[in-house]
Amino acid sequence: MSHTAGIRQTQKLKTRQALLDAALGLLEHQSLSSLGLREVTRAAGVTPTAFYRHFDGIAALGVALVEQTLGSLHGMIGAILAETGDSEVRLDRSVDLITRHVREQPAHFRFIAREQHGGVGPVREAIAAQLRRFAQEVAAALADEPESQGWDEEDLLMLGGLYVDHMVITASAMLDGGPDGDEQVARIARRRLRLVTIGRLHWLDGAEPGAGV
Amino acid sequence: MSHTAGIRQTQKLKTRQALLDAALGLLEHQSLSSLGLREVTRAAGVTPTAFYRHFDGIAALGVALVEQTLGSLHGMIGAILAETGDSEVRLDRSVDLITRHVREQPAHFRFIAREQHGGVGPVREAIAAQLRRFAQEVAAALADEPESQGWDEEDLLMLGGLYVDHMVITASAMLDGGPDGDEQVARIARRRLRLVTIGRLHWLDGAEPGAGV
DNA sequence: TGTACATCAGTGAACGCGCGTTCACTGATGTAC
DNA sequence: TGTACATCAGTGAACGCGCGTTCACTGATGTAC
Repeated sequence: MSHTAGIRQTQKLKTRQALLDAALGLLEHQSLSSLGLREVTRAAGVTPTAFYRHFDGIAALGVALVEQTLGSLHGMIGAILAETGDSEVRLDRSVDLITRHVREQPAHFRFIAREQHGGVGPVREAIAAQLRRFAQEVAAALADEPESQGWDEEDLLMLGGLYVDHMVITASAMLDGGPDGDEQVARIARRRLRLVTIGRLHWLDGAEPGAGV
Repeated sequence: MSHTAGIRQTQKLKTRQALLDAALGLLEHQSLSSLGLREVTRAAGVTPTAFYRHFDGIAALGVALVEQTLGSLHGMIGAILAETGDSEVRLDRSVDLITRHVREQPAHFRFIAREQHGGVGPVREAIAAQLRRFAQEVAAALADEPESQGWDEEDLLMLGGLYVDHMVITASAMLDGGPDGDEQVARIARRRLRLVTIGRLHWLDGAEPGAGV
């Protein structure tokens, strides 16, 4: 009845993780479709054949990497949106949070940005599915706010998607710019968010007669 | 004194273009870093060694492809912004224009979206430089509009960048969605643009005391 | 215009190399009794 | 607890293949006189 791990399974998971970690490291300077199976196993310290005990091929490893990378970020959305207070302050904190995460786990963000439109179909689809989930989570959180009164579901999803796409763009820009450019990127990201927020507040102006400016 | 082409140079340019075209075709289903030199020459109908008469390697071909692909789009910006009339109508036309271009030259847009964050440094940099130019062109065009009164240069560039990034996202979404999804993607793109436009109109509200809502 | 030489875009053979995948294997871990 | 057998994660040798790059070459185009 022992549901404890078992030495064999524990070791297997450790090797699997070593493969994922090795791949993520290598992907900092190349894209998935040029990543070699032997290259990964070499970096992970196992023989090439051991790879097949864990993944069908590089594409399958890529999909697993997407799940792991974006899975670890689902909490982040909540953290950002649970912030209370002045919208200007929340906006600043959101940008700070992204900056911090990007600097803490640059490889993860780089991987997602790179493979979002990369050459490996299954990986593209996995990323798209995850980002759609993020957009839905944001939309659901936005729906609870008083500013969203009168918004229909499609528009909320549109806005959620806009925020998510903007996050990805901001993260990419930080990675491209290097640490020194962070403050500059953050400045522009804050202004863009502010513009969107202003648009949001006036979205229904004129839609309901008598409710406009 | 003949400055006419010369048979040799004409033929050389033709081969060069055949290499670029072949590469662009192959890049529809893979990324540049996994594209083989022999693969390209095979598709172009020349021997592998001929490649070196034109490019140092695949990366150099990629950079040339960026110049050619984005160079051909510089006119598009002008076309969009020269539109006159109601902002709602202009917005619809902009989205239509993107849709049409994406469907006419899907390979070009796919290439840019894919390599914008791809694994080949020089190509990433070339794309970034071109997109920066686009953002500047848009900002310059926006500056001439009456709605931009009171905007400083940095904010105009921020807005220009926002429009350009949005265009890239829209193009990518259309390519990912296939022709059937065009109208759905266009709907959302229009709403996002509308939101940004509304934000733009109210950007200075409250910045100048007495000028707000 | 005609001739003799220079240039150079594209050829074809050859190379060494790392790749993905196969296969039979080993030996530690797991299981049944 | 001890024993006998089954499982299976990781090994190591081997394979055929396409790759990027080199080199000496060919023959059409260009140039000088």
